[in-house]
Amino acid sequence: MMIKITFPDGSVREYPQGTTAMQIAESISSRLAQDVVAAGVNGDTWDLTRPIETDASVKLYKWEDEEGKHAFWHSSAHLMAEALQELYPGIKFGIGPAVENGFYYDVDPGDGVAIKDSDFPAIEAKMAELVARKEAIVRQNISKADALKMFADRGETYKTELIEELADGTITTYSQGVFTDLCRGPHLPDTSYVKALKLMSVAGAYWRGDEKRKQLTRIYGVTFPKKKMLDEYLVLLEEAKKRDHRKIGKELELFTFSQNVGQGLPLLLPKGTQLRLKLEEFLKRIQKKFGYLQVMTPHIGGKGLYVTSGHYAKYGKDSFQPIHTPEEGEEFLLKPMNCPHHCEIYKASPHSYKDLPLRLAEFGTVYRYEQSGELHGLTRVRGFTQDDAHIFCTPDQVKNEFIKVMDIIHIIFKALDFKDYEAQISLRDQENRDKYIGSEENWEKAEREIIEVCKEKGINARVEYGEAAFYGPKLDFMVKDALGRRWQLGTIQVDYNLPERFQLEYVGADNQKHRPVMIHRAPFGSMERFVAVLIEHTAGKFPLWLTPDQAVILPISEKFNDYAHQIAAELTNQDIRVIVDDRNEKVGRKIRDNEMKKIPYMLIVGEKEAENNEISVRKHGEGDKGSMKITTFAAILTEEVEKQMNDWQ
RNA sequence: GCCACAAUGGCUCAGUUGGUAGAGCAAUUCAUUCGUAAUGAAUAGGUCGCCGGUUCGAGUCCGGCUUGUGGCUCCA
Repeated sequence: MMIKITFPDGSVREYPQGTTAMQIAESISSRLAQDVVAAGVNGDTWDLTRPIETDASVKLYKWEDEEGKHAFWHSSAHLMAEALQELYPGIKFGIGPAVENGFYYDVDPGDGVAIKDSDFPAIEAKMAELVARKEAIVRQNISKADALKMFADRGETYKTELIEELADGTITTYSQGVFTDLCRGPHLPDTSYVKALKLMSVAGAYWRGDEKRKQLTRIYGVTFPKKKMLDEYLVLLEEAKKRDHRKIGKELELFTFSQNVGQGLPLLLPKGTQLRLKLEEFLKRIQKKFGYLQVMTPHIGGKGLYVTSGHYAKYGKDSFQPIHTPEEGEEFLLKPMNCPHHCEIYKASPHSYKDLPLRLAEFGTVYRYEQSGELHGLTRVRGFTQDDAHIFCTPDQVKNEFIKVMDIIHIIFKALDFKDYEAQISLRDQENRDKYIGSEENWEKAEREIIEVCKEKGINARVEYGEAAFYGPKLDFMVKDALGRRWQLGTIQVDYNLPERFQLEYVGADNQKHRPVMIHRAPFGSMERFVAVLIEHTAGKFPLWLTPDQAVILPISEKFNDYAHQIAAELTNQDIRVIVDDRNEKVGRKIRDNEMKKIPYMLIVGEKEAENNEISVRKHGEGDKGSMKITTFAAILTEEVEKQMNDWQ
């Protein structure tokens, strides 16, 4: 019997029933058959070797396709598991999926046995050996009872726990050599597809992500169908490391940490401060236009303030402990957020609906006792400054205010050339609604409005249920760092809870008292994290913009003095401090004069430059940047970024 | 907090089976003024993260702590 196979281009061909995707690929071309690693069958990803019994639409996946990579890495995880099983008898397996850049397997090597990165070469060698054996990877359906028995016999307690949760009749295993794993698939036809492999790191990972359960050993690895791809990948990683804000921050003298000051408490150096102040000024300018009022509040607040806000009950024990005074029973907390202080400002005077929205902004430094293992450069710290603001408005104004905040975030991301951000709408858990505060009506309205606003603004936001704050839904903006880790930057949160707790009021047009709604928002998120991500995003793009300073122009002979002064005037107009050194003694090594060394930019002006309206740029310690147009140089020196900031309107 | 790894002058690193610390760059001084980072000469700079142990002797071996790195968990 023949079956009809429909291809992505719409063409249909007939094949005998039971044909595999591999056979289909071979029927098209032997080259394709070589490249293909998995197949899409009616929307599911299948093994190439799995027989197709009915009419189907088929798509052949190569390594380049997401689905192809996924199957490739998933099989690689099995390959590693097989190697581990041979090297560590009695090892138990957790789960071993493909991830964004490779795969991992969570294993329990047994008590007293540790797998270290120094063991990697041996594991890699074993994997290579298994690859050379070209072991077929075989899929098998198995009943729940048989599966339970099979894995229980082997002492695979983690696997049996997983099987317990599966429905009978849907369980499959995959085997290669003497290794059999519980697995949904799909997989490569055999182990020989893996041409390059490397184990990356070892880490502890809690079984099922639960801190209270046993910590397994997670081994990360990556594999490729070509040796060259691995080399390229490793080069890419090296390149990414060069953009790491911690490295650049040190090199450019932007920030530092001190053991004496404490973990996660960054010290901004003069240049880093300059950078941060520029960002702050930029945002302040925008906020002024958008009707924000700047406020300032202290770094500590009475314990009662946080009892009122509800934060004390939730985070009190796990945070910096209260500050005591000579006064018996008096306690202050380092502020973990600015909202309560702003609520108190709101309460300081009565409000009419005519006063709203009231937008209070503050670059507020907060302190949070993050777990030590979680600290990371400037992106996760224990003391940081939020570009915070709280908008107090009537329920009717929420949507409009929300849009305006999105506009601000849009302006910032555009000015700073952040294109690769992801937006996430965080809503309530669909089932469990008890953990949220506020009326059903308000929640529904707020959630609907966030979704609407995103649609109107053309923002392609991912919706996550259960990720909302307990007081309201939110919209977050995430950006990836040099190594692809996601960090949350901007956030907008709608809050019906704090106005309640602080009993905030305004008098409405009906002369009755009403509860305002609060919008928490921070376009940068935190200044520290933003600076970090900004550094990684602009590194290589605007190589010099982080350290704008002085420049000295050196005309190589008297002939070019006028031209040098002309450039100087041009650059000075752009707020660059420029010195012309037209002593016209021979240039060159003169730069190494102590005095000159302090000036980071040397612009050399001679015949070539005068002709082309150019300058040759050299930055001390970085060498020749080649000749470039004056305007280009000016853009670099004044910061391309800052220029764009000025153009935001 | 948990798992693994690491910590040597300002920076990047070397330091052989434990025998008393080394380079390059940066800094300082002098010379040099040559059209391109980084010219020559000289000087200075380290209780080898901290505490303890083993040893005749510890940067090196062992234990604890601190800090950092890759993950996990967390993330107001």
